[in-house]
Amino acid sequence: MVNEEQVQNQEKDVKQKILEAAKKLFAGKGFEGTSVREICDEAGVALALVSYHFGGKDKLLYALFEPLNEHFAKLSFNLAEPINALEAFIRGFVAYRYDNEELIHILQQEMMMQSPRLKMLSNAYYPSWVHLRAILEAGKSQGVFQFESIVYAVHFVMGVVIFSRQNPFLEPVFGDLPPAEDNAAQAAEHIIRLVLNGLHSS
Amino acid sequence: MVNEEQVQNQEKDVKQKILEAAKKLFAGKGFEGTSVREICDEAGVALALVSYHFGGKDKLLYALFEPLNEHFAKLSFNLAEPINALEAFIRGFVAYRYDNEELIHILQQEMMMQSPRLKMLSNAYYPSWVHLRAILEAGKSQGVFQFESIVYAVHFVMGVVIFSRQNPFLEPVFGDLPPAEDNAAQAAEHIIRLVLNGLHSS
DNA sequence: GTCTATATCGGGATAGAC
DNA sequence: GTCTATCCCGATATAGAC
Repeated sequence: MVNEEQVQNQEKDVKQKILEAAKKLFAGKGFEGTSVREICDEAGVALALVSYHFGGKDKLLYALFEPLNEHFAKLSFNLAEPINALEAFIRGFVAYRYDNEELIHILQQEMMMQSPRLKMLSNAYYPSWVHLRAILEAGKSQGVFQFESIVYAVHFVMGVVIFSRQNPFLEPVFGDLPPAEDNAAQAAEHIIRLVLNGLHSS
Repeated sequence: MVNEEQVQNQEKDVKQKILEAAKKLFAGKGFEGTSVREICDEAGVALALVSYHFGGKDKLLYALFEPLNEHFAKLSFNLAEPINALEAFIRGFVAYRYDNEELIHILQQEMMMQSPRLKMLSNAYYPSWVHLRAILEAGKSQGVFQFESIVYAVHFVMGVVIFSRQNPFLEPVFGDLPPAEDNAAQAAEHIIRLVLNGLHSS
């Protein structure tokens, strides 16, 4: 007798295999550059199963981002201590980025393309920038951060943390260097120093 | 009698119309998200003319980037004065970005997507990052810049200048602010200050 | 739930008239 | 040089067998 749990596990395995294949391929070639056929081949399942389990290619993408949405919804920072808050923000972002490399990359692609799917993904990035703005404004009003324009300041920090990981297209620029170790904690400390200096709060 | 110049002008107009339509649409929806049909509709010409004049959709993209390649090939900086060089680099990049918003945006999309066309576009971005690295290393060896890792330092400056223009996906974050003026010179000065502070060279 | 086979659409490129 | 009509391919989604 096949019990219900086994059936659910099987289903979960197939859905999971599709999700993982999609994550890998979307990150490598973009949402539009990846076909459902490729995803199913990579996952080793039949073409029809994306529509069956997720309801289509778009909804597969949204399913991929559900855990990320939950993560960002839980964030909070203590605005009474803006320097600590900013450090925590950067450490958290960089660590999450290193742990979820592919998802963050897909998100950035979708932002860059101003994709029609972006509205459905807004929970995955919107809260971060709202928090960042609040931290920077709190720091300015308390005199620990110095900048003239909140808009430029947010862009400044955002640009730095978004490029907090080595980008493949810069590889030729550093081809002569020995491959450096590359871990989240180290990257975060470098970035924190550069950003805090930038905001004049060292 | 139709002289040769008239014929050439007509041809140039059609090619120009296609180039402008393609630039607009690629920037708005990405290379893969834009169809040749849309480009020709926008340009008001027949579908076949993209293949006829440019040899295909890919080559149309490459044609779009020729002037940009020429611009970046001409850059040079005086490494004897790293602070001036870095300021000139940032001013030049930001100004060019404001003047060529769409092309730079398309380039960033292609970089993000790691598109198969990126190799053909490398002349459009590779020289910038090589220059930046040289400026930063010169400044470090002369003691005017302070950073631990050249890789992180290049990423730092690159991230900041790439996000040197207001990104549409941040609009909801600043929806409450009055629309700020947004010009290249002002943006460059803000960024220069943040970056030089970050590198401890104020 | 999973598969194969297929329907349907939209893509880029091109043939051939003008 | 420019146009229309068409070819051919590859995409997503689905029908229907198992």
